[in-house]
Amino acid sequence: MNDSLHSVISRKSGERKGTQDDIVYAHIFDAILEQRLAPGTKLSEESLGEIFGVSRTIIRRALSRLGHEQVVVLRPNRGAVVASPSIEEAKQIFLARRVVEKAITELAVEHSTPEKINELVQLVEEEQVCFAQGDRGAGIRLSGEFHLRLATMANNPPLLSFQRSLVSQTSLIIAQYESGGKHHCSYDEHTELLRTIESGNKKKAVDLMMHHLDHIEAKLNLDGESASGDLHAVFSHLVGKQ
Amino acid sequence: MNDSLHSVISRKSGERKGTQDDIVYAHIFDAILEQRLAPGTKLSEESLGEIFGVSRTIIRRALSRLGHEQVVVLRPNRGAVVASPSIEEAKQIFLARRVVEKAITELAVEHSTPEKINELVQLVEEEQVCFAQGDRGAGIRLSGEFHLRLATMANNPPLLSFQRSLVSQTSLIIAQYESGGKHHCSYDEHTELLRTIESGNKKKAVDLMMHHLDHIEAKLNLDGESASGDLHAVFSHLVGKQ
DNA sequence: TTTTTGCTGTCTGTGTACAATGTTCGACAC
DNA sequence: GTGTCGAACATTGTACACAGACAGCAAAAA
Repeated sequence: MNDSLHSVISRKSGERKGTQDDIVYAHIFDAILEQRLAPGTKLSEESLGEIFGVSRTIIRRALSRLGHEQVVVLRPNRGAVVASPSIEEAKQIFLARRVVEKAITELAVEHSTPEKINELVQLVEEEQVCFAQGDRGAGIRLSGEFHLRLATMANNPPLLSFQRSLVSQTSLIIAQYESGGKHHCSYDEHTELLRTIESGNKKKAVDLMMHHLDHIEAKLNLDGESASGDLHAVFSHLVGKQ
Repeated sequence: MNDSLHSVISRKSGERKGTQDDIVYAHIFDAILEQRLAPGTKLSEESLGEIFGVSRTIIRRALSRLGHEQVVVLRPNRGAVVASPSIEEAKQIFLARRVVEKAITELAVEHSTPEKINELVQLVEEEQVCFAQGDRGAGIRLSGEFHLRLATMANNPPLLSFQRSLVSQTSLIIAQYESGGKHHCSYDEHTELLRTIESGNKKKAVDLMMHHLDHIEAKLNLDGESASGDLHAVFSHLVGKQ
């Protein structure tokens, strides 16, 4: 259906793309996912225009797209900032993801082919390499990419498009709330999930996916028990940097 | 979260709204849902600008939003047209809706309060009045509104936002493929669903919702057996009117 | 008659100027 | 020292102008 959307997230942004606003969109998107842009950061149209060498018109369109995916928040007359989901919102996003991932997993089992599985296996290997090399940002992006490719395999464009928005927001949440230094999305679980999908065991695949999401969520500090923390951490979601 | 989005669809568009592009967006949106704009209709920026008395900038933003919700298709350098989902896409949309509506129904049961139920009962009554008076367009819109308000009751903004897109597209599909002269979304089923949600019987509520969707889909001609129909109907998804 | 090529008109893509709105900071009163 | 008001500044909202792309038509050649 919407062809441009498919490729935007799939590969590292720097490369050539269709139109200018695609490039800008992809760059900002990646920057957010790789946590080079912290939640709350102000995204001024003029600054971005200078950085990318384009007019505000292009920036505006890119921000509009990001806004629709809830990755940035557009405040009328007050500009755009990188979204910083609250704990409540984070939980709702995880709930929505469980709903969607369950359906996607079942559909993926139905539409699974050896070629598609192979592509995904390679993707997981790339992810593993990134984490091994300490490139956490790229790892997080590829990890999200894995879930998107699964959605592609499910062969349902509406669900894919929703999943794209959810994955972006999840990355944002991880950036904001991840506690331990561990990687957030274990590739071992990705591999095991692929094997199960390949075997055609729908129920087990769904179970694995649900546990996978449990593990991701478990690594986050979503309990709101930050009362004893330092002020800086407590109010990090309020302060707009840059 | 995004407050403006909530109210955009909720009430008849003609009234005052926040910003200008909200007004334009709502007008076009309603026109599509009420089938005053047929699938395939070209939406020229300049024409719309004259009609609404605003510049192309505003129109462009409205079309961009509609495009993101897949209600109109934006073709680079070739303008926007009202989307005309294929049979395949229609089935995928219904599949996605089953997934989402199931979750929404369960959450709605959990968060149900007498006040909210009452609001919805009134909405169904309005819907009934519209169909009784022969205002099919408004009826379809209110019927979609019912499902959106249910999503609101579910208290999960991400799911709500996705549901909004799905409901819009469903309306488009109904406009394109509905066969019989019967109203497409029986308010009786809406009422029964509300009663069951009120009673707290989650499983039965989900069953009702699934059957409700079955009934809607059953009224459509999604079998691809339109060979005997007239040419106009067969090729309606190809021809760009106006 | 059919196909191809070039022209022309219409529409969208982009940049920029101006208007409107929000924010910040200083002065002044309490 | 604190709070409030106001003006200058900065940023976004909107309109418009120009440039570029596509589509349709016409004319010429096969």
